[in-house]
Amino acid sequence: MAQEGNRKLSAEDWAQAALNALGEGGLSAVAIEPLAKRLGTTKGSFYWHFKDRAALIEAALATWEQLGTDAVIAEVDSEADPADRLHRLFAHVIDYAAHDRVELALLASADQPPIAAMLRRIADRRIEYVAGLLREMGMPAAEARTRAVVGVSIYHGFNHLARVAPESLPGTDEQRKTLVDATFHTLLP
Amino acid sequence: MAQEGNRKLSAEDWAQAALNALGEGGLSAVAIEPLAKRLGTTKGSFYWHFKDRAALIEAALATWEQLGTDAVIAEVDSEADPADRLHRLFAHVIDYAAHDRVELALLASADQPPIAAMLRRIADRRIEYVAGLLREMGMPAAEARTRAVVGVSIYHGFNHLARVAPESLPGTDEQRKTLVDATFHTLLP
DNA sequence: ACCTGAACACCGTTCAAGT
DNA sequence: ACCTGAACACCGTTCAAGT
Repeated sequence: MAQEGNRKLSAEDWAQAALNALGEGGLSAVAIEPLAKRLGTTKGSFYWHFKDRAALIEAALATWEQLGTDAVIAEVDSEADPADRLHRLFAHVIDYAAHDRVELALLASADQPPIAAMLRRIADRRIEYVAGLLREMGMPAAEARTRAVVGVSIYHGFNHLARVAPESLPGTDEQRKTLVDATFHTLLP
Repeated sequence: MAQEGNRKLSAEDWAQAALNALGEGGLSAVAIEPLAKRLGTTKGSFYWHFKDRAALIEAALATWEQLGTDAVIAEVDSEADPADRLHRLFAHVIDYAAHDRVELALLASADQPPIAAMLRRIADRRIEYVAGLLREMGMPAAEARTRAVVGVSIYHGFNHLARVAPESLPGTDEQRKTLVDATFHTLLP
């Protein structure tokens, strides 16, 4: 049905299908039997490619982590001035927080150990990135870190609100700009 | 084992056991068969008290929502000056964000519909409460709302970081005071 | 090398039968 | 009114057997 032809399936095919299911229905939708049906194969065959369901989830996460997170930092880093980078980061984040269904699903599944481990790496990297920008702007390291934690918390909080109370986030471009500016100034001395 | 005597079980007993399991092992630990074993009964008997597992979760959430959230707002509301209330709210929230295992588990399960519904009620209430304080302090309603959204986002973000990257949050009282003050000033003009 | 099909374990749900 | 015990469905996992 989903898989035309009957070429052999690769681990990558399974990981991609898992990522789609994750975005659509959350972690619980990453179920081997339904995925096998969608891929037109049997669940027995799954165990040739992966040790177990946890390994499938890890593979899907690795794909997503590389594609998603790296891309954002690369885009933002193309800006020269650190203040501009910080502002651009928040604009990007507030625009997209509500739209990355995979990240929303992951935040909602933060109690699964492999997901917790990855979210932790991402959180650390984001905090360190924002703190670095603030240091470049001349802020002492300790203060930069505290403020970076606040900044990253705002991001995660927006993500959370986008999921549980989306109407509380600004709908118009105008309102969104206000929020971006307010958030930006929040982090400066 | 857990249940001495062999008094009859009430729905309340099941809800309380579910809440404990939720705090200890997350939503997936709220499983009827293991709970039945812990309560010294059979899973068949569970269905006398509840329609299904979702109803059990809802009952556990209702218990927690009333005990937890109402208590915080009541405590904070005992302060007279709105600025003091806001400051106290953040102090409370930053101290306890890392310690409420049920709330952490719920945030991690925000993709389940009944949990999403409750988290949404709580988020709305928190935003409205903070916005109200800011209005009392003389802030125009629209700005108060935007800032309240940022404030509540910071709270949810702290909660998230407390779960996935706890060492990023301040460990000493001194650092925590800095964070409380920084957060507090963030919300003021 | 890769897949199938049957088997088993675990948990949610139903239900007839017990007290 | 409340509980038991057996039954069934669904999904994860294993494995012998196929190509």
